[in-house]
Amino acid sequence: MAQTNRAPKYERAYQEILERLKSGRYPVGSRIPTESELAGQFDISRVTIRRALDLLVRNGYIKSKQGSGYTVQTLSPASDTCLTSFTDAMLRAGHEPTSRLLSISQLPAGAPDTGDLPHDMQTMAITKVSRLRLVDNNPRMLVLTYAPASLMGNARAEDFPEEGPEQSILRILTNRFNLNWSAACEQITPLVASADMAHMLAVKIHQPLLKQACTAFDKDGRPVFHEEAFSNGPISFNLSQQTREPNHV
Amino acid sequence: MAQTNRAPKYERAYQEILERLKSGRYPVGSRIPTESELAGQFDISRVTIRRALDLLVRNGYIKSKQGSGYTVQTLSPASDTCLTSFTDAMLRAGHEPTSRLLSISQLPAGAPDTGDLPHDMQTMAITKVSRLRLVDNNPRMLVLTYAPASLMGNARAEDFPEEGPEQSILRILTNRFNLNWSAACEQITPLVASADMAHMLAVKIHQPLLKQACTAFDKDGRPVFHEEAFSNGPISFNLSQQTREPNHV
DNA sequence: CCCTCTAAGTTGTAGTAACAATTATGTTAA
DNA sequence: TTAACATAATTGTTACTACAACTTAGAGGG
Repeated sequence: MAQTNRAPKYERAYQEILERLKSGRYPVGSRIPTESELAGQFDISRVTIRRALDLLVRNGYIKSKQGSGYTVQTLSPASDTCLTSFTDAMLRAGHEPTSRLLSISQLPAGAPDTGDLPHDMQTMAITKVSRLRLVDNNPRMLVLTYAPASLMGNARAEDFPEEGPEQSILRILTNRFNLNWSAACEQITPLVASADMAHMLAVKIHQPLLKQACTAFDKDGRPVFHEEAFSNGPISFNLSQQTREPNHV
Repeated sequence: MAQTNRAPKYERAYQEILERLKSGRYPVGSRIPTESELAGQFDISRVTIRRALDLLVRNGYIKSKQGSGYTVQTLSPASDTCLTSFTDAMLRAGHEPTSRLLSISQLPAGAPDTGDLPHDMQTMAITKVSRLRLVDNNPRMLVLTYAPASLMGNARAEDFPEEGPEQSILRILTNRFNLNWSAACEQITPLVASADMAHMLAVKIHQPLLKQACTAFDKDGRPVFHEEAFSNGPISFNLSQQTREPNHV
């Protein structure tokens, strides 16, 4: 009864059910226990367990059907946004993600090659980190991360492990630099490989690529970091009608 | 007091508040009335008004802050998925979207050029519709729509208006062909313009383009339609931390 | 004038309850 | 055996309440 109480009950229930899904206790295609039963198991009310289940539905893991119950949809809902952990997705799929740190550089405010950054970040000193992401030793993605030097100015090579779950840029930003975000926007642009990029990604020059540019903001609307990922696509999303406007068109 | 009662109260409240946002009654940056006040206005409970507000938060229109209130974020949250109405987005931005119907064709089951379709749809007869979308008379996007012939086999040119809000493919599928979906997945792929495509989109050959492939499913998991949109990017999304897994990395 | 603290106001979490809408199941009758 | 029907089970909607956590504004003292 210690510090587990920090998280709300619905969030703890969410995590616990998610673990049961991933452990195979609730296999894909099967039905999970009813709301009442789960509420009893967690000793919480139906309102609260519904909140946890609603999160799982919105994130694509399960699906509800009135009068019938909840069925398991998938253990790894597709969602290749910048805010999804590339590392976790690859590990889940049975691949071995690794990273290669290319450079860490400090850019003064108004430096020339910050033109793609959001306006708010062009007026501050920026720390830039370049990394190459590999899957099973094949280059897959070139990732450029920009964050205010006030938050990440003391970054060193040791902060960016090249193997294991701690290579995730999201974990690094959260755990080592205490960068927390609450919203983000992402833009996807097509482009063709330059000579540099083609060499790094092991593709032909002029090969069509995708650029995913993502800017994350904290709860007060200040930009926290900006990330650009260049890859040899494709990227996927799951869109659930529930998370969108009611379908009245 | 007629058929408005069909929709749940939280959905009607959502629509009403959304109209107030778009009418300018609640300008961007301002605070909207408190939960209690809105609950009073709509004569519903705080639980229900919170559900409507939660939808607006998740869709990016407003943001909540504990102890403070709700502030208006934007009137047009970025989200260029296939399930977002291109027509509406252009109209909101003050542009004039038009369409040009290129062809309607019937493909028998197992036809050769259905290789990109999801597996379930390759075993059925398919109706294919090709349209060119223009903005202010400039070609912007080539859209190929595939649906089971059992649902759209009787499609004629009159079903696809070239102007006005009814040109929206989502409205056409819903209103004219009664196609309803509850989930979808979307995949974005980079490619370079072929000669045909470059000509239609008025770009240079070998220009990098984006392909958005989207498959929608009904509530029983059957594919309802598949759409491929080729455009000269970029495309944007808003990602809200709330709609994702709790941020524990 | 400025700082501190208190109090009021607002959203967040959690519970109970009741009924509606839909689905699944089992029983009955043809 | 099959079809129709009744019943139970399950999720969906909505209401009420209470308290916690946080923000804002104002009162009061220095």
